[in-house]
Amino acid sequence: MTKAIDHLLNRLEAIGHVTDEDRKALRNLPIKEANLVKGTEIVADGETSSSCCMVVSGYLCRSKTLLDGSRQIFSLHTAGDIPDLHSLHLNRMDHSLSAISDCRIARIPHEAVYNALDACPSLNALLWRDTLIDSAAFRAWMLMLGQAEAVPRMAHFFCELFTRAAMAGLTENNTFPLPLTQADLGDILGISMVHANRTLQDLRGRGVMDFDQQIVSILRWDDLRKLGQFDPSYLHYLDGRIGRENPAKL
Amino acid sequence: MTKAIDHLLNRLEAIGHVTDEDRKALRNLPIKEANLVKGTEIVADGETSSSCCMVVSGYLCRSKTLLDGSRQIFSLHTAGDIPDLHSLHLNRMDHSLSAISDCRIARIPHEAVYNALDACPSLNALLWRDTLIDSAAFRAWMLMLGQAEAVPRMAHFFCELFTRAAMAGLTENNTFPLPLTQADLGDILGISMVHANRTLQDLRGRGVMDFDQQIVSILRWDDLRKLGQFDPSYLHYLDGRIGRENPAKL
DNA sequence: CGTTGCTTTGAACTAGCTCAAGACCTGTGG
DNA sequence: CCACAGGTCTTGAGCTAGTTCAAAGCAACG
Repeated sequence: MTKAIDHLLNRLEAIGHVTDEDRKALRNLPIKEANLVKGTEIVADGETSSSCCMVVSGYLCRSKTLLDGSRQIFSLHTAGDIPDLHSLHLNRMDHSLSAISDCRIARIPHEAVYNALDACPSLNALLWRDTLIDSAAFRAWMLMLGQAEAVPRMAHFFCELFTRAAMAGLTENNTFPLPLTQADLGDILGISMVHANRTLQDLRGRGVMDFDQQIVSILRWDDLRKLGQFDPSYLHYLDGRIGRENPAKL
Repeated sequence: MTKAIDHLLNRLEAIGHVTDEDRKALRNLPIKEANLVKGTEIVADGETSSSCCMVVSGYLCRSKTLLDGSRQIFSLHTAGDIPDLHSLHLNRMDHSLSAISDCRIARIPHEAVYNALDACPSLNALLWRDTLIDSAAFRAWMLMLGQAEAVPRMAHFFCELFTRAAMAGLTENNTFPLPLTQADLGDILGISMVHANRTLQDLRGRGVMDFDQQIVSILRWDDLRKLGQFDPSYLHYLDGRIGRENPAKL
């Protein structure tokens, strides 16, 4: 009945078929909510955790830092995401999970999830699918990191984020809040902060989007999409919602 | 009883606990083997497939190509790998799977896998875990793509490959066969072919490794590992085999 | 023994980096 | 209400890692 689980159900309904049994199993999960301030590390690289963490509001990120201090952010997570679902089957974290903005999360003990999965094979398949979509997003991102220059890379990033924010019901008038600094943006894109700034100015100059005061505005979706060669099909949203045949209408 | 399934069992035993029931379920899978020549595309980007593909010998790769023709290779796969296991739960491929060398593969119909998974929850968890390790390798790779320069990036790549080849029993005297061109290497590392060549010369010059005539030779493992900041723990091999506490002994 | 595919080299060019300073903004304490 | 401090954004300028283009060397193969 908690609002928190509704976010998750929303998202799962967008990526697959949710049975009544699944719904029931999820609603019965014992969760414990908490507020976190920006910068809090939830699970550290190398650690073992005994619960999963679901986002209720705000943004979490997964990242890893090299010895020289350079950090790569792998993914951002909004309402309904469970960024460390993989910890169910991989004991040791190979990266860290932290709050990139003030946010509210819900903790679900592994034990409870195991029980739900055992009792409900369709939920098992659905959550497996969820982790596979996560993996697909990594591939899309690797393609941009390895092969695209800063401008298309950034364009692609905002396309993905907008699509996912829209799915989570966080957009309004082609606009959504994004509590990131340009330094964070650089760590996502694999470029320096200075270059992130210049790349952003380039996108602004083209009139395709803006990002100011923590607000992203999509101004010309089709052009932005073309620029970033963004094809949302890797997010595997069901037809009828945002998908390849039906890209986010503006 | 087929040799093909043994490769898979080998690998699964290295990443988790395999029960007798799992073993039985796997051995009962109907498989159809085939030989492929280098370059054959097994599943195309955007396609839907109704079977999984297991590597028996040789190398497969997963990759995606941008409009301008630039290609990013996401991963390489050897004996025992099932690179498209995700197709069980994601119908449409978001990248393509192809033979990067002459190789032998075994096809397993989805239907048969579904049945095995339904009948055997522990196998289900084990294969889920396998796809999660796949995902962990992507993260490790994204870190290098986004934050490391060509030399450490290449060092890291050869470290991962050597570790996995060792696990699959393909190494001999710190040496293993790798049927790649330098152009392929560039597509993996996200650098041009010319730069791949120069980076390789750099590694050779440092005396840490060599790659010539399709043979990789690891000359100074510890230095190579340090250079690439390689920590094999993301591959999640069980203790007692190659792992963080027990890195590939040379 | 010529063709084909792979590797190697040189040389000019460029995307993105680093360093450093200034502008701007917001919250805090006097 | 002002001053100051700390974080963020913006700009300039010189530098470097990696790119592209083009040609030459090399090996295998029919």
